[in-house]
Order: sequence, then structure tokens, then C-alpha cells
Amino acid sequence: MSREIRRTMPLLSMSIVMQLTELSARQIRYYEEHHLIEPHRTEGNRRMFSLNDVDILLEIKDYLEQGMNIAKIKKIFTKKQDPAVAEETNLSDTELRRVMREEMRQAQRMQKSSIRQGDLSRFY
DNA sequence: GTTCTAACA
DNA sequence: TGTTAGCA
Repeated sequence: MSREIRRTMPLLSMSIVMQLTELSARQIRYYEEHHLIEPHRTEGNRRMFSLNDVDILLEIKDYLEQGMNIAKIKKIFTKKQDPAVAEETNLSDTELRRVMREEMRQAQRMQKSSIRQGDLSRFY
């Protein structure tokens, strides 16, 4: 079985993922709405998560605990999947970490901005 | 009993 | 985000 399949095979129920990530069902569904995860659906429209989904959720949880809002987290994940950025970061792990640290700093600066987040979220 | 969507305090 | 309503 390929690595990709093991990673994306849908096999986890909502209740399991809730315990694994310690996130509420409300939050998990909300992050799906924002295309941060893409769980499969059963015939009965029930969500089936993959290990990859759980991985992403745990990462989201980390960023959340560091004070980032969905808009900023969304931006980071979008950039991560961007082919151009992927090529840049492929230079080395060290470089990738540098880029991520920069993302974090920028996000935290935004968090402290006097301008209301609601207004800024549109641009991210 | 569990999960889903939609909507509201 | 939590929570609740009404379904499947």
C-alpha cells in the first residue's frame, strides 16, 4: 500500500477525531468549511477523516494556541500547497523553518494591530 | 446514540 | 464558538 493511500484513506469517525485532536465537532466542521481539511463522506453523509486530516487539525490547533485566527492559518496552509512556494522551501529544511518562522511573526504582528481583525481578514 | 445542517443568543 | 432544533 502506498504512503499516499495510507495517509489519505478515510477511516476515522468524528468522535475519534474529536478525542485525537481535542477540538470540538463545531470547530472541526468549521475548518472544513474553510477548506483546511477535506474529509470523505459516507453514504449517510457522515464525515470520514484520514490520518492526514488529523495531522492538519493538530497543526491548526498548535497555531490556534499561539493566538492565530483562521484567516492567518488558512493563509499559511494555502502557501504551503502553492507549487511556487513549495519549490522555494524545498531548498532545505532550514530554509523551510525560516519561512515558517517569518509567517508566524507576521501573523503575530497582525494579531496586535490596532486595526480590527474583522476588517483585515478579508485580505487574507 | 451519533452525526449532520442551519441558525441564533 | 457553544448550543440547540429537527433529521437521517
